[in-house]
Amino acid sequence: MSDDSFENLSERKRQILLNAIEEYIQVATPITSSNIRNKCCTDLSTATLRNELNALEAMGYLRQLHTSGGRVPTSKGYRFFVNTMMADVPMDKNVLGQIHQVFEQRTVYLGDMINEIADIVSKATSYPTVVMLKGFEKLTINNVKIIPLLTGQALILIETNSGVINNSMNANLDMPAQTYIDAGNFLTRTFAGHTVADMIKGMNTYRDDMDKELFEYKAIFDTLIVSLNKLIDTLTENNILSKGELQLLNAPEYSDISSAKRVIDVLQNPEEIEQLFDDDVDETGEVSFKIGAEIPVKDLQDCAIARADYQVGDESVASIGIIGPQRMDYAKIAGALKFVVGEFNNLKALTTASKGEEDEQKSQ
Amino acid sequence: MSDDSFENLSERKRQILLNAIEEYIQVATPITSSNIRNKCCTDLSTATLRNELNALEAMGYLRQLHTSGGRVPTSKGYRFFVNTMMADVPMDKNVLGQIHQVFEQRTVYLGDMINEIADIVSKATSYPTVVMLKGFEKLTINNVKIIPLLTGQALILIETNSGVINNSMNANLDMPAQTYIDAGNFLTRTFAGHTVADMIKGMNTYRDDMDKELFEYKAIFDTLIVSLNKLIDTLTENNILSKGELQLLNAPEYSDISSAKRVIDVLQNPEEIEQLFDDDVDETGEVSFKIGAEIPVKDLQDCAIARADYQVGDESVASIGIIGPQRMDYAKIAGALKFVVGEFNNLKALTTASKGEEDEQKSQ
DNA sequence: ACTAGCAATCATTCAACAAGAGTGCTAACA
DNA sequence: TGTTAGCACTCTTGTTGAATGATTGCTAGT
Repeated sequence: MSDDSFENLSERKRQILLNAIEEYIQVATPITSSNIRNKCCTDLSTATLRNELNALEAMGYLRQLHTSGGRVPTSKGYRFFVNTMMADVPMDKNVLGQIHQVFEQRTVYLGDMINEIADIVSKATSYPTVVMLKGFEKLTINNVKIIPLLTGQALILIETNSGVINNSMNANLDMPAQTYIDAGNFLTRTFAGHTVADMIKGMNTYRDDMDKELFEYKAIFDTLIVSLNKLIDTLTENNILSKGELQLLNAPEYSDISSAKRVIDVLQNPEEIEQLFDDDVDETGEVSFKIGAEIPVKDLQDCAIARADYQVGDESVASIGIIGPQRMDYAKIAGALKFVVGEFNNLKALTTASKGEEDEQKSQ
Repeated sequence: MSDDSFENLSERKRQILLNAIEEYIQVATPITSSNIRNKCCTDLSTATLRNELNALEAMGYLRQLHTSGGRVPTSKGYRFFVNTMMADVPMDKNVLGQIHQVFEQRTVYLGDMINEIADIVSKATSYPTVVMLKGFEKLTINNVKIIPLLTGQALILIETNSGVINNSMNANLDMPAQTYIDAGNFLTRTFAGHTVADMIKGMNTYRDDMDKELFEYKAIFDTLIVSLNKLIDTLTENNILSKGELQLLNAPEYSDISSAKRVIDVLQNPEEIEQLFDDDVDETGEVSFKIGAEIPVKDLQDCAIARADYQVGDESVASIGIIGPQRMDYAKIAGALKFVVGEFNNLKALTTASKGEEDEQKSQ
């Protein structure tokens, strides 16, 4: 889909095409020559417009569902529309406010926050939203806490640059609580500034040749290592969630249940969602679209997908995708996505700023 | 819907009715006289069965959608079926295993666990499941922890008999971490054995006449009280979530999108779901059904709802509801619900058993 | 009390038909 | 050469009517 295939459009054709697609995105019914006349080209007759539409159809930007119905954009048409419109993306103040609020009163846990964001984004855009988290194990550790509970479990809290990772482990009730806390402090002392993956790898090697300081924690470390190894599995494997599938039912293109279900079923299947995020992304906050056949999942070939990534360093940590009909409001969606990723960035700035005060806490 | 309106059924009518409904629940198409002949009454002619069906229709157990179609159970019919079948509820081993697993590898947080359970129950029953949590503020406190994070927030963990309540508050980074921990210990010392509501009420009154011991925590307590007051709001207000709405699309009675949407929209609306749990329930683990007009929400009058509550003392803490067509598999659903509530009970026994060892932790 | 048989009922399916909307094409015009 | 008016053509949508088929209600006979 090289851009130069768009070159040969006269300014008038360009305007007609953009207006046609814009109109179709709003009304969802095939665009006729008189639609366009009403919308933008009152100085031209419908016959002229028909000629132009005919030409645009020949070029592959539009297509007719049946001889005497109006015309509908093709994937190529949408692609042209998106490429042209990307320059300016007007943002909906209302949506932005909602998203901002999530980040303001943010939940401390990374997992919870992502969940809420998927929810908001889905509501804001009125389309299903999928979020894939990965590379959690590559986040930088600021602090580790192990908190024993009365029930024979203990919480592991790993504070990172981007939020808190939480997990639970089995705890031995016979062991004094202070030992767990000391173990957490030890981990902080040893691994702060390193990645979660480093810590877990380090634990495994340390385990074999523990020096005196470590020795007293040995019993804890044994269970801790088991738990951390389990944790790294859940952190390393891509963590996928999808929200707002029901929104699809509002779109007229999915008004029959079987076509809606085909898409929704894909969204329930993490393996298939993963494919959507297979290829690399340029940079944090850049919104990209996949339209129609560009989507590498068969059952979504009549959809469009908007995607933005939040990156730490060069690695994507979170990928957000919005799935809808090709007739989706690209501008609105791009606006929402850009803003969300921007808020992620602010958040990171905020957490790293407060990193300076790493007081070694005697007892956590 | 008094039970004695069922008395006047001959044994044969009873059998025919039960078989008819059972069949309908399976195949979802109107039951004809020959269906029944094939299923259970090979020794009777279809004409005889027609007479019986006619009688059952006159009594209000069945109804015809059109003169020459088969018959379909009425709400009264389902009600009879449910009352009769409640005696023995066969349970699906597979489902029970899944649910049991959730409780085994349980997440420590009450909210998360409920979420997972709703998910499992919905998948197990293949119908949407709603869960309402209430009376969290009435749970008994075992332990309180306040854990400052590096980001200027602090976690409040309240260990109760039924699980851990977690919440976050703003923390003052200038204050030593130990102060927060001591504050938690103070709360534990003072309020263990009391309810969460007692604690929060107590905090508010203590605040005014703090003695010396308290004085050093005053600054923390000021923000803590604000956070706890916010927390009590979220704990007191009914906490409602719904999962698996999409499952409804698999049921033939919701094969057209508008009827499915009518139900799904109700499920998105906490106020309306709340009405479903308005009336009182006999006792923990008892499954009750609302069928058709018995449901106090207009848009659900052609549904059936199964409900079970988990109670602490005399108060419902969690209400679980399953919403589906009247033609739902009542036995299977009752089995799943009973089992879930049973697991809740086991869990409680487990947490209270380990309560004995309330070691005052010097530093958390 | 049960059953066989028959007429009546009504949903469903399909084809034929009319109406309406939009296009393509042609011929005329600037 | 670009634009326009007019008309025939195409195809969807909605309606009607008849044929089909399944199931019942009823009656009469066992």
